[in-house]
Amino acid sequence: MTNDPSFVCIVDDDASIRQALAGLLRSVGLTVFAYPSTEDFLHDARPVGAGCLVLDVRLPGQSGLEFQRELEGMGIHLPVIFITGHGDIPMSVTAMKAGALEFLTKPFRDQDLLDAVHKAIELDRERRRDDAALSELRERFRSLTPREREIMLLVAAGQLNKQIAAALNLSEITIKVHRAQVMRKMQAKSLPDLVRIADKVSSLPFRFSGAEL
Amino acid sequence: MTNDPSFVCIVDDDASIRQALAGLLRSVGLTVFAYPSTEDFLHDARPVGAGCLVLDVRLPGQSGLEFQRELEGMGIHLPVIFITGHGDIPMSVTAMKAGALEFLTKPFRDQDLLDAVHKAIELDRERRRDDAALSELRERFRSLTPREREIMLLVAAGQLNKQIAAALNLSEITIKVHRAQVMRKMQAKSLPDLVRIADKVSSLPFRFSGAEL
DNA sequence: TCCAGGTCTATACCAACGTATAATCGTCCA
DNA sequence: TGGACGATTATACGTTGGTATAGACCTGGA
Repeated sequence: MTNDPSFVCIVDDDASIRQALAGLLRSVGLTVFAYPSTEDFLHDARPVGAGCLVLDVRLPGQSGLEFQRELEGMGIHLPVIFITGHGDIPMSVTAMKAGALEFLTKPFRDQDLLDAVHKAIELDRERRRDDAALSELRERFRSLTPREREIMLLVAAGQLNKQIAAALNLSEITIKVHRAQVMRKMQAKSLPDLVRIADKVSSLPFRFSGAEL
Repeated sequence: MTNDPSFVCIVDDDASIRQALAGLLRSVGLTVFAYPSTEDFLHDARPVGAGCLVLDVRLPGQSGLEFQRELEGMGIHLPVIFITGHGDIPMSVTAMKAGALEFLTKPFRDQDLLDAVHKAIELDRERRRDDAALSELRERFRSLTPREREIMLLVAAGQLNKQIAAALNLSEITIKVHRAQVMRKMQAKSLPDLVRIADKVSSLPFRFSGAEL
């Protein structure tokens, strides 16, 4: 079931902690990549599969909290688990609000980290699945011509062919032709199917895919 | 726009803190109810409108964290803002994971609490709006006969009338009659409309509404 | 026992949809 | 300039959906 590759990235400036964490995680069969800084993490090739990021809050230069926000801004949605030796409550609250999965204070029990890591990987796996499905749909939507996209959205909005024809000042048969092409290209097997696809591809992120191109 | 009533409930066993918080919140025009214990809060009549709960983490008897979970279990989804004088990081992380909106440590700036309260009330307002809309749809769905519900779901699944007829061992005209009744009762103006309604009313909570009755 | 409500069906007609075939027109590119 | 592609439209036919009208059957409650 879950035999696709998974990994854990560690970013901590303390080499002994990196080694300890990496050892612990490898001991349960996880693939681990450890970095002394966020730059090193970013410069490394992105690992394949589902994974998570174990991040020290306090890092030289950019803090772990800032880096968390930066990753989101870059569209990298890897689940983040914070660890810290000198944290405080506002820090943990900020991290959790920003979507961190866990915020552990040293010393923590090994099992707590392992639990968090496994949960994070499972979560990332699901997110990646959903992302892949959505990307596939967006790709199909992108393959539509502007006219086809326009008509698809009106169809999904519940407009009749004749209403669409009137709105766009076209004949009804033209709508039918485009509509058939939309069903084919989007691989929709029924109108309800198309409606659900339309609602997914035109959900807020990448709204421009409906307007541009 | 946002002129429907809103309120803040405070639960804190320290009377002086209750008074101070209530005074602060009332000074900005908010309606405040203050209670020394969770029991008092629960026994009070539920205020109308959108609101939030300002909760001390450390309470005699049941802790604020436990109470937060209890409220969720009771289906009361009031946004919770924790305040504490003696909190720690694991406590704040637990609270945030359980959906708390904010976790403030005393002493905090008045403005921080006010910001959190306003945000919480706005959030509750939206949630209540969504809940009300969904309840309305569920009410309509509940008004369907078992047969109508069954057919509605098959229609929304993309089945043709003739396919539904075959599956239920009925004639096609029977499906048409029920289907028309479904559109009328659900107040759906088009098939896409019905599809979206079906997806909402049969989303996981209250799944039984499709099977029972 | 009568009635209401739910269920099922039929006939008939019209509207809407889907598809096949084919043609025209314009743009952009090799 | 020839061709690919997008857009448009037409005719024609068949399928599917929507609605009106009307009747039959059953069950549970007044």
